[in-house]
Amino acid sequence: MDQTEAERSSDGARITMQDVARRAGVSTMTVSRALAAPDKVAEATRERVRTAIRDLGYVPDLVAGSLSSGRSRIVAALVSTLANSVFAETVDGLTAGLRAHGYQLLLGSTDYSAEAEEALVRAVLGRRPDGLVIAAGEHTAATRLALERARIPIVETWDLPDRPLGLAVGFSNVDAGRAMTEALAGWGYRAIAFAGGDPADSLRGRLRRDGYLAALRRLGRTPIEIAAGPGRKAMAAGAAAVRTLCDRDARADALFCVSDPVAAGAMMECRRRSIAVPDELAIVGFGDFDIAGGDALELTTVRVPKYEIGARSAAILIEALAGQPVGAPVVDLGFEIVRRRSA
Amino acid sequence: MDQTEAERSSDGARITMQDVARRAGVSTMTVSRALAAPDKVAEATRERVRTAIRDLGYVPDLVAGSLSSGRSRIVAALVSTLANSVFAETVDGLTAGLRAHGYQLLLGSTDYSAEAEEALVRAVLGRRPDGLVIAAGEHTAATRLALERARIPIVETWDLPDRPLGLAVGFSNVDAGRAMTEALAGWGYRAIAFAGGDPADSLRGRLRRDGYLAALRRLGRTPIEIAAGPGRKAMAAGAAAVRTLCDRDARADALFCVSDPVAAGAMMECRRRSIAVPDELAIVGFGDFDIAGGDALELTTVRVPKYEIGARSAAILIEALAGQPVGAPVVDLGFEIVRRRSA
DNA sequence: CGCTTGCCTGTGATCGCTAACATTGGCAGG
DNA sequence: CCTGCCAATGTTAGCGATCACAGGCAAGCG
Repeated sequence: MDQTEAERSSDGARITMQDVARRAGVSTMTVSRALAAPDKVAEATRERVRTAIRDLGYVPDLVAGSLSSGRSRIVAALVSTLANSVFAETVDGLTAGLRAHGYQLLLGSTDYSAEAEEALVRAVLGRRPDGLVIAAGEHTAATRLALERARIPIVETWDLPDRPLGLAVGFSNVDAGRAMTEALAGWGYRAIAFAGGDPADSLRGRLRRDGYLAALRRLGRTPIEIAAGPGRKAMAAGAAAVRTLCDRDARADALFCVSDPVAAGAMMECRRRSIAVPDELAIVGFGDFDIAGGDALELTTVRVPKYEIGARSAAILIEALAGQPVGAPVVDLGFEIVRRRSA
Repeated sequence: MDQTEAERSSDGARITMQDVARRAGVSTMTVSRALAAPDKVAEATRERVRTAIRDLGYVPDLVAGSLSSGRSRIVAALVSTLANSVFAETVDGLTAGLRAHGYQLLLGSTDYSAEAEEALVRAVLGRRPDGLVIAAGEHTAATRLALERARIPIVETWDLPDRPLGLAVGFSNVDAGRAMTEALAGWGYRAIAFAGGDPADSLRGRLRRDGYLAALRRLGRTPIEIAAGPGRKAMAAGAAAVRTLCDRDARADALFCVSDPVAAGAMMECRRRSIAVPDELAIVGFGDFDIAGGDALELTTVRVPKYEIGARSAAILIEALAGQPVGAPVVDLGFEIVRRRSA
């Protein structure tokens, strides 16, 4: 037995385009058009449809729409973690850029594990996203294959890969590492040490270290590397680095830390040991996190366009999805050395 | 003309369950079962299906699956922003908890705008998520209605609402504000000021202020409120608060800031003006952000279970989705006052 | 020996929407 | 008056999976 729309809306049944169409006295196709291409529907009809939608509280089922049209209007993003705010701003930039064009973000975090990434990639691709944003890094062969098979635009971020999967938005971590090292040299520091970037560390950290090494090689100086251990306990690692530096008789006059939290830890250890910064030891970080800017630290650092990376990724992806030939597949957003009191 | 599976995989066509079924010599239903309920398929068959899947690189289309089954295995999360790391950890906790159960996260950010939220809610509900997590706060009537209509479990986080939409995981901002105020009193501070929590500020900030006011009322003391302005420029607001405090002749001996960044700004202003902390002025914050812990600030603050909120939200949601009667619909995770040097 | 029982598998019929094509009617131009 | 075209709407056939319901076949039992 047939129910009226009013009845249906009061019981559990979900309201479909059918219901709207019936109420507006048109076919479902017209409703669909009124929603997706309003200019192809006569003014009066459109109005009737709109009213019906409002009256019924109809919410289009985008899952069904996606299946039917083959476009999901979803973009997936894969990051290692949102904590410590490295990617958080980028993701913010992404959602903002996507929302404006009716896309939504499916977020996956890998927790720094390559196998987790592999599983996640498969799961995420199963949602048939129209595009995908991924923090550049090492991917397993299976991951690369799966991504290629998906045949959707892919944006790698936060570095400019040698062998891009497709598009890329970021900056060169190597160049940035080199530039900061050269800047330190330019400011007169002679013995420049580097903390972090161990093999076990993130790819980006290693790249920064590579830049550091390249710069020193060019300057004909001897690198002073200090292992710091990866991840979580970054501030502790920075403190440890300063201790190591004191223990070794190698006496550096500048310490380039792989990231701001490490640098913050280093600065605190200096304060504890009454090492004057920057007079006895200059300290610089990387990333320009919130902590760096405050007067508490006045940390010299490399500012990277975190939010912009997300926003531009969204933009370039949307271009690609619109079928426009993308201008430059690899966008270098650069970086900026910000000199504050610590160096 | 019929193509073999091998050919199909080399041209553009997408590999479907059909292809797998054909190759394994079974029906699609068996493939579906081998994936979703392996124990209902004979060992040998299951193995053949598994091989076919691997050979073809088949990735199940979860969009089609969702439409068909009515379950999307997607949970949506709505936050105001990921920046300044308030929600970032919570979202991390969420993804971690969800991933373990095969759910994925659709992320929306509202940018603090109620209308944006309204639009976002409709868009997100169109994806037919199985559940939804939302940062508690004020919602427009339309939003509430849409959420109720969706008939899916909803978890509000970061506060315990009076009139919950369904489930809730968080802590009481009012209680936390009161507790910190009472703690300050207990430590011997007489004139306790509060910075932030203006009407224009976030709901949570206002609730903390309410707690502060309630505590002072109970203690029979006069509140000293300092407007701080909402949002972005939190550190600047903190600095301004200290200035205001100096200008007024009301002399407070403690300043309770609505959030850690505000407190950090306040501490820096004190340092600039050579106001001894905590001897001349105690300063406390809220949230236990990264900046608070470091030796640079040694900020006394209220620690809230950011990651846990996400993790528990995931857990409770999954329970609800499994059809289990949820134990307690409102989970109070509490908070903890962390005393460091600043008070 | 026939009939139940239970395991494994297959057969349509959807799920709610959109692409592609078909249809209608009105109006301009010859 | 007929043709042709365009604008507005409708019709049909899927998209790729899952659900509910059958069947088939072996073993078990009286």
